[in-house]
Amino acid sequence: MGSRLQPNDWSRAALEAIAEGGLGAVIIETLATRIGATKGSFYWHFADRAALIRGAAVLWEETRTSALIRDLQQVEEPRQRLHELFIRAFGDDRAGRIEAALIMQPEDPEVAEVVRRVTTRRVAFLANAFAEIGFTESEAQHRAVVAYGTYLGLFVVLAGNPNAAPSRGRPLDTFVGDLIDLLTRR
Amino acid sequence: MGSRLQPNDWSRAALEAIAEGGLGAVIIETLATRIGATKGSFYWHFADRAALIRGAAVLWEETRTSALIRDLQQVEEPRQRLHELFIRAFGDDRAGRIEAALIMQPEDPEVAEVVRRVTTRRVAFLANAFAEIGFTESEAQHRAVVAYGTYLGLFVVLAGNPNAAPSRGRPLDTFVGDLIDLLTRR
DNA sequence: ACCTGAACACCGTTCAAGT
DNA sequence: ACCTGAACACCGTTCAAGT
Repeated sequence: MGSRLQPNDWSRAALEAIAEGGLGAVIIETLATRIGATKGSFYWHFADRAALIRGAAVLWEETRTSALIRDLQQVEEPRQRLHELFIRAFGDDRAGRIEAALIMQPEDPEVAEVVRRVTTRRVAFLANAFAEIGFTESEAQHRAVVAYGTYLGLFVVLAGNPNAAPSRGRPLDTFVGDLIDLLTRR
Repeated sequence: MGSRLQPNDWSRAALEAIAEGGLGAVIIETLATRIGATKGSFYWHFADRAALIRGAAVLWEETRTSALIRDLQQVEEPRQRLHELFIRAFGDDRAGRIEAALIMQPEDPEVAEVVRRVTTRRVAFLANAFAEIGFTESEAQHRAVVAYGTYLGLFVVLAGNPNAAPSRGRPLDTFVGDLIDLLTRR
């Protein structure tokens, strides 16, 4: 029953595996068993394993950048927009693991291309918020780069140090508030 | 001639491979050929490939954290110390590629342990500088976490976007100066 | 104590043969 | 058009045999 498998089924399964165990967990035979197919069938839909990971990366771009930005554009007040962005960014562990795995792999040039696109769009989104708050274009750009860098880097700090900043007693909300204060100080 | 191969020879070769092509470039047979040994010999010195990568990680900890902190402790003035730290941090491409590869791999628990140690020491070093500048303990800690996060995240921004912040016309020195201004603003 | 080379295991990839 | 299962390649790992 149900229609045949689509490439998206494979990409989704790959993204799930990445969330659970990083890129190393993307094992074609394991995914095949999980979605009820065979290794051989995989190669009808994809050129190779790298193409599957690219598929997962594009899926990730859609959900964690395109859709996220669409949602947050609704929030008028720029500080409030940044606040909700950071809450959503730091609040989702599963998403965080995917970010870490995909962003830090410049191995495949096409995944690097997706990452570059995501980076550009996210930094532009941040710069826009800073500009609305009242910073000049170049100040806004600089702070956006620092803010995004901070976001990415915090994964590492938090991953290795579960009792680091946000959880060290104070709730995520307070941590994000402090962070935005620091980033928007003149 | 020369004495036999030491485990450190393997670790050094692995670190070199990581700098050139990331963790995926750590191929035992390739390293063996490069240092004039065989695959089989490798397994006399190391339990497995993961142990080799741990060896490389420990080597990296010594040169890029222990030795670095020792050097920079000499610089009395804390702002100056931060400045030199960032210059050295962002100025070395080879080192940057190693950082990216090792830090973002929570796969192996022992590498994760080294990364945790490195993170703790680096954040403490930064917090100390901020405290000397005159921030309270908790302010200094918070800014240290943000600063280190920024450092890590900038690799990604810069890797994907060669014409991003530092190279966008202005020299590294100016970029670092601006960054420190932002991080030390009250 | 340390090394070699052959063997095996795992998993990515290909492909002839099926429906 | 899509899938299967067997075959092969690559590389990590083991191990009996050497020095």
